[in-house]
Amino acid sequence: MKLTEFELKVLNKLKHVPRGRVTTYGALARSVGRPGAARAVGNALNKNPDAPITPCHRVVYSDGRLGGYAGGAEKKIGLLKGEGVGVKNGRIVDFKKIFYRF
DNA sequence: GCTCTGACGATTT
DNA sequence: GAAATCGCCAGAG
Repeated sequence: MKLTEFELKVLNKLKHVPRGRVTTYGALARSVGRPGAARAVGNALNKNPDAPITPCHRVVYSDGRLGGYAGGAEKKIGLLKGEGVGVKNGRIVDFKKIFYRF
């Protein structure tokens, strides 16, 4: 699995996100030094070489909406709820409170 | 090197 | 508050 430096940095940063917390694509993009590259970040997560290791399910929209997931939206919701993250109508409950800032 | 695509984001109506 | 629009960056062909 060959990944670019950008993708590797994104995945690595994502691993630093603690359990029960969520982050956004934009914040993740900033953490790797590419503000505004939220889309590219999403593309990188989509490859998701190590699904269980990399908590890609903890990445959501800046609005607090879930966004997407390679394994399916339902799967993402289940994982989040399993960590204590409330999900209501495809939206994160208390998103601002559990938002992880790098 | 150009063009298209996509798990986004902020602005506007 | 919801929906539509435009702009954004990194890969793949």
